[in-house]
Amino acid sequence: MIDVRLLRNDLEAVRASLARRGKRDVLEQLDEAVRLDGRSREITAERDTIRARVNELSKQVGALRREGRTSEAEELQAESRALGDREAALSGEAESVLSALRECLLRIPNLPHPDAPDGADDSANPLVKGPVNMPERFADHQRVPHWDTAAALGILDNERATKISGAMFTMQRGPGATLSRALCQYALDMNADAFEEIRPPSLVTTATLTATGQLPKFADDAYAIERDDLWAIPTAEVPLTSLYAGEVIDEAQLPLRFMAHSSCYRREAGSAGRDTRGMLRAHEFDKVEILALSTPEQGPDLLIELRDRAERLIAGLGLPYRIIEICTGDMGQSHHRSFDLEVYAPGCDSWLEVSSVSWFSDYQARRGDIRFKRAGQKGTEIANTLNGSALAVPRVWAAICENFRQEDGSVRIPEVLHPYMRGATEIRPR
RNA sequence: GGAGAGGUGCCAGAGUGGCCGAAUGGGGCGCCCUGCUAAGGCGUUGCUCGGGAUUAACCGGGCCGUGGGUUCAAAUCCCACCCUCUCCGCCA
Repeated sequence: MIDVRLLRNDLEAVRASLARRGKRDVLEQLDEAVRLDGRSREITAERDTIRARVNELSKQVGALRREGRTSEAEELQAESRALGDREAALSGEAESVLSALRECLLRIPNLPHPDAPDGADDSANPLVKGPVNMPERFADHQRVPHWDTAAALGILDNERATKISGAMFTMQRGPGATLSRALCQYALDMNADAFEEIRPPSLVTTATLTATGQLPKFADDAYAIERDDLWAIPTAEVPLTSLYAGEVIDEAQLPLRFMAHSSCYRREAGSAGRDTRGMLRAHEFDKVEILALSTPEQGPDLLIELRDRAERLIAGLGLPYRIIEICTGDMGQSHHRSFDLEVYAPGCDSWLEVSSVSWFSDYQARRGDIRFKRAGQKGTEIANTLNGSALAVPRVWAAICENFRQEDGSVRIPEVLHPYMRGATEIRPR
């Protein structure tokens, strides 16, 4: 959520910044927000004047009654009572204008960082680094889609996953299941030097899902457990961001760093029928997320740190990858500045997004009311949030199956995963 | 799920209709005392919204789990919900 005061004080700057996202309806929402904010201040000003008078009268009534001057008190009571109707009307209006304003603000996206590249869509995302680890050419035995390799090795059983849960669910078996878990362990262990491991709940409240930006605008993308008014998390970002929701953190404690492995649940409502084979897209998948709560000043360095950490994991696996920066037209609603890590999968012949690292400035923190207090200063400030997928399991799993497929159809397991594979160094047909 | 108790400031804890944004104690901060430390003395100590010239003094609104209600007036009375604790039931 952007700061209303920014709208009051520097509307043109906000307008110019949001225009870079290239979405027309956003600018209309801005105007609406400004209008509602002005209206709300008019109403509350009048209401507060009335309340002040009522408070004053009440004090006088109390004093008069104590002195036994009942009839004088009753006169004042009558005056106060007469103000009540107007107060109630204004209060009601203030409430509805305020909630309309909030609803409007929640749908206005974050301002892009000045350095975020301009562009209309993903075709304009500039390459930041790479390709790294890219061979001159791929061998024919690497040009096999992972679903074929995995089927031959018996490590992926999507047919039965579909029987159990429906389309777009996946299931790994045997060494395939172990490989998924190994990737999680690897990602967690590699970041344990600086990040506190959290095992968060998978179901969260509406408020929690609103803080990170999924609600209200993207409700269709999330699984709702309506009977209990809960939502399945689409990423561990959601519970981790809200760990300190409604709290005030001492500046000295920042940045706070958390990491979590979780299952992620996504309805993939907009992409039905796409990437239906293999492990590229599923309603449920595992991911290790790294996240930081910080001051605004710490944001830029942390963004790079998170990106470096995500890169280190992929590089450590020996997969070919590249890093791109997300342009203004392709950025997510909550993003201030954002990078993607993509891994090349020779079997699918495509670049797979395996990590997205983003800085949200104070956009999420304002929604979640996450504040911090600077030492020696009065008042509080809204914190900043940043997060990144350390490792999204299924696509990395797929890329391993394709890049490390050997001539005989077996799959070589990257050395860094050996400790987590019960000694296995490759996956062979059973 | 059932029965009971409870949710007040940084913490503990008082407060059952007005003089309560809130006693008292602890903690924190500042000053005094002191060779240093301890003890002691005095003072101070919330968040938020709006106005004020957008960052001051100051003025006003709101905040005692959350949301409603009663009243001239609510921490205090009423209703609903949430959470915590104890016991019972159920359960991995």
